[in-house]
Amino acid sequence: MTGGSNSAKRGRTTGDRVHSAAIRFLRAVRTVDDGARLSAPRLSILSVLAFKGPLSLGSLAEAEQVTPATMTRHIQGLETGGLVSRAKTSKDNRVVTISLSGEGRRQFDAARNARLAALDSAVAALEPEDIAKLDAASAALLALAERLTVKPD
Amino acid sequence: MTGGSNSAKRGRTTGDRVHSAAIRFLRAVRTVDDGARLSAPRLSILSVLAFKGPLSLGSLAEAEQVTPATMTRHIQGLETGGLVSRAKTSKDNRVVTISLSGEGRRQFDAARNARLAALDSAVAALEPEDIAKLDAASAALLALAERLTVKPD
DNA sequence: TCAATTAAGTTAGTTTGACGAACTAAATAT
DNA sequence: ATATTTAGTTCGTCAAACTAACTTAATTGA
Repeated sequence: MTGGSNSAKRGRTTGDRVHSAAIRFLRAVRTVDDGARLSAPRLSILSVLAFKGPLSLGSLAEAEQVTPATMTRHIQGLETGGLVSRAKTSKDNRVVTISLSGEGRRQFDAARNARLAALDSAVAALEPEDIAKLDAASAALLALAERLTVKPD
Repeated sequence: MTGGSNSAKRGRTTGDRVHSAAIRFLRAVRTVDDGARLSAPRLSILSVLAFKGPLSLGSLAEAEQVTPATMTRHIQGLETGGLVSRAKTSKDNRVVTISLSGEGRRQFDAARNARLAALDSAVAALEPEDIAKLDAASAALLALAERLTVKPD
């Protein structure tokens, strides 16, 4: 193996392994979500609203890392479906505050519960020590994400 | 909090925590990849070819969980860019075997090395115990993905 | 053997999610 | 009062995915 030529075989550092495991894991989760009639980005928007409460369109866009234009489209679709509502705030008449409707909350809960159920039962099928490992690592994974976004100092 | 109504607040099981951590982590990695002139799906295709060697279009499509039609498009683009080549196998004249070209390997290595470098330096900045936790968990994460895809037995 | 079926890829058309640029309306600053 | 900035919208475009229909090659089976 003298030359080796680094090409594509140099791998398997911790970061690398975690990366590909995360890819496969999320891909698997996505198949679970397929049943929902809500697309992934829209489900995610509802999730933000469900956890943080009503938000301006701009804040939502920021939270989802999307431009305001893109968020406008999604909100239009969600509003048409009756899952969210727009309202002007008294403070500033430019801002549009988006809130989850009752039906939006209902559908979000349904989708979320379905996903959690699948996730939980898959977790439950693991060895206890594997569960412990996952538990221990999730905070570290968040920290790692943090390091990446803050940019190489 | 009496009623609670489960809605959106029921969370934070292990699976749930791992799920959102994985989302944030991959989102962060994506920002690193942004510099590459190769799109994420195409980079991923090159990766499969780099690790598994030449494959038929169909197998590639399966590996990437995409329809053959979609894969055809990507391969056309990559071939135009000189990153992969098509060839007929002797065995079956319907199948088209896709191989990485020298240039394809070069560009893949470059993108991969850039990503690994960012990943590694982010990992290096973590507490040693966090690194150990991530290391320990990556196999478990793969197992979890497996459980999800194989479907609740 | 040779028609029917199945299989591998391709082509065409559509949908979805994202973007940037140009615009409107409201708020702030000079 | 005018100029600038900010929030959201509209429009046009693009990339990536899908489905359906088609071509060519292989297999079956009568």
